[in-house]
Amino acid sequence: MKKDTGKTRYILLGLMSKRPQTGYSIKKSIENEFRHFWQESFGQIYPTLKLLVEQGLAETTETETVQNGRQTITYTITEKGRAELKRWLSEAPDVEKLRYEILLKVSFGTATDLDTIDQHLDAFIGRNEKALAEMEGFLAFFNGLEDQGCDRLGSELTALCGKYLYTAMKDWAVAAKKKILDQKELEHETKNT
Amino acid sequence: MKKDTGKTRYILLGLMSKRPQTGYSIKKSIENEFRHFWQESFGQIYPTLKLLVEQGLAETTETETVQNGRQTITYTITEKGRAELKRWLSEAPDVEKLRYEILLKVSFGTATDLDTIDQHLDAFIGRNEKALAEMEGFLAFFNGLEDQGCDRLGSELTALCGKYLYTAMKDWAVAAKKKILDQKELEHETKNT
DNA sequence: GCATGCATGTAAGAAGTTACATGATTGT
DNA sequence: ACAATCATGTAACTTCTTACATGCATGC
Repeated sequence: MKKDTGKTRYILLGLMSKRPQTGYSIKKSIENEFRHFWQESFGQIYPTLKLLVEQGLAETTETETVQNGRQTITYTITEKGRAELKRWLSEAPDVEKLRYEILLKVSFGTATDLDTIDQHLDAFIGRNEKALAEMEGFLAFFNGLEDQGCDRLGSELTALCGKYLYTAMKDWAVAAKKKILDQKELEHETKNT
Repeated sequence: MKKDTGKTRYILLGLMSKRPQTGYSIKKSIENEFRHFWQESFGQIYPTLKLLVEQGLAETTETETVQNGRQTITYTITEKGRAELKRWLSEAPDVEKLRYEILLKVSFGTATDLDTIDQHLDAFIGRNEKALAEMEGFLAFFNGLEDQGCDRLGSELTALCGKYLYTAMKDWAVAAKKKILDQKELEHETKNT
């Protein structure tokens, strides 16, 4: 890492803006809340935290406590860090670059391997149903909360996005399977006439 | 590029399986058909084509014609290449790793910058509507075709996926805007009482 | 005794983007 | 004249993942 024009810094700043964090707690937060829409590895997190301190966007809390056998380093966002976070928030987000490998397989496989594609679609439906159930779990949890705080809203909207997305992907795969079945029947007819 | 365990090779093989290609035509094909779900740069394409030849998965057609001022190099898939493509097709596709920057902004901005987030959502709706219109254009085009060939099916399913996806994202953003409006009213009430 | 979770970190390498260089042709 | 399209390619760089090293505590 050298110039760091990437986005890692902003998810770190964003999480730190809610409460002071350790590298480890940041990783866990991302896995819990953002897993479906964002991911970062330790190999990105720890060096970026150091960078943020160098740039005065975060500080290490002086009390580096030893909790369970291992030291923990707690990072706190600075005012400069909050300003940088706010600046980034006001910028238009990048257009997301999607990479759906299954669509490549569908595109290249429908001419030759209809059965294989059909199986991939089944697995895809399963995956998306599972993710959807998870999102609905989150939403039910948020609806159960009485607290109407702002912090709830962000997490709720994220889960809602997942609900819409995974529903759509599941529905697409079901529709795709139907089209593939039609195609198979067509091929069968052509053979028999 | 050294070990090449990535996916670039497969989209190249897939496109070559339909017809011989030049690096340039591959780039254009990806931009035309897969832009929304896959992307490759020249910096990936040209070195990977060389690699495919080295590995015997593709061949350069002997007739390297000079067409318009510049030489063109046409690559043709070999039998070994087709076998490798088929092997990859039968493997389960990777789980897609999405990165929706807008969701980070929503998550970190709902506590402090509701208006900004609302504007980002408007832009997001616009983008998704545009993409949706494009997908519907493709679908209308495919429906207009009388030819029921297999090759059509792949492209049609890709466009259909786009239709489902972009509809969902647009609908989510509309729903999100509503929730944000509720939140604003709530904050307003709290102030006035 | 062994796996898992907590916790930090680095090094190597893979994967991907961007900018540049070259240069003819065609359209505005 | 200038931009765009066709066409190939490389180098520098960024970004990201994976594997590894360390080591205590806890539960099975």
